[in-house]
Amino acid sequence: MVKIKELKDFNLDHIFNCGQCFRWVREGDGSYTGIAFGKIVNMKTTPGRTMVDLEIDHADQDDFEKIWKHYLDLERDYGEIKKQLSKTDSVMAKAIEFGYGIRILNQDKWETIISFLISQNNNIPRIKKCIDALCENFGEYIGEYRGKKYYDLPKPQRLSRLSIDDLAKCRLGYRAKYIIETAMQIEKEGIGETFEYLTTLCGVGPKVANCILLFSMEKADCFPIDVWVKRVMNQLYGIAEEDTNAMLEYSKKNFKEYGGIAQQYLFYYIREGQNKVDEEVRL
DNA sequence: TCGCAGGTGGTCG
DNA sequence: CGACCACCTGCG
Repeated sequence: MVKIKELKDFNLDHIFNCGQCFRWVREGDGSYTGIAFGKIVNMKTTPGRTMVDLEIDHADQDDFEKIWKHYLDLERDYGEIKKQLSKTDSVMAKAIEFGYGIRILNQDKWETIISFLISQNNNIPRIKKCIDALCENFGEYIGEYRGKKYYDLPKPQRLSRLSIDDLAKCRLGYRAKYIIETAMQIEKEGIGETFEYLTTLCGVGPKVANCILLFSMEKADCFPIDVWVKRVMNQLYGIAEEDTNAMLEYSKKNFKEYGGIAQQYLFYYIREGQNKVDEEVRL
């Protein structure tokens, strides 16, 4: 068990429910159990809005320094980012107030590719089921924690050797083909870290590529545009829903190097908030 | 029963 | 090169 004292701008519900990850489960006590980089842990914080203490169970100080500190993006000063973004407009200020504890996780690249490949034209409960099925059917056994067995996400060289039939039990639908093809390409070429490279992968378009860059390659300026972001940018800023170019320009001009972080505040606000925006905050 | 869900690839004009 | 449109699956 590791304890980290006095974290600011940190809330587990915000972090694990803002749509960036799919493998963390909320427990009855408000803690989260999950797996990343082959380690199973449970995270829990003390109550509080401005400052909390974090407990990571099933981890030691060494794990914290090597894995969790960076995974949770604790080196980054969100206070400063929030201050800067809040100044851009009143809508963003409101979204930040709502999702004050969001942090962009630094996730495993391969896991992020697979996760967002599966996410396309899909809903969150089913995305989670698909990923769990991949792990349980084809992933390496990692260990048992609090009575539950955990399996890692299968590596590219494992998935590349599977057939569509093999993957049928994972209920991936037409995405099964994308996963096999992408696994084969990455086994051969490794993982490139640019938008141009990622969009050469089968099943990876602009939205998924930007999610991969933002959530696993430290590109905080990448601005993934999905239906929710279209919705919120339309409601808040009056940009036409089909005009993704105008949205990208808005982000670049106003949110600058923190476009991706701004996107997360907006996404969480529209998704977890009242699901539509009050007249008063609309610009 | 049918539309829809955190898009993308293929196919037209 | 932009505008459709089909697509696995499960849920309401």
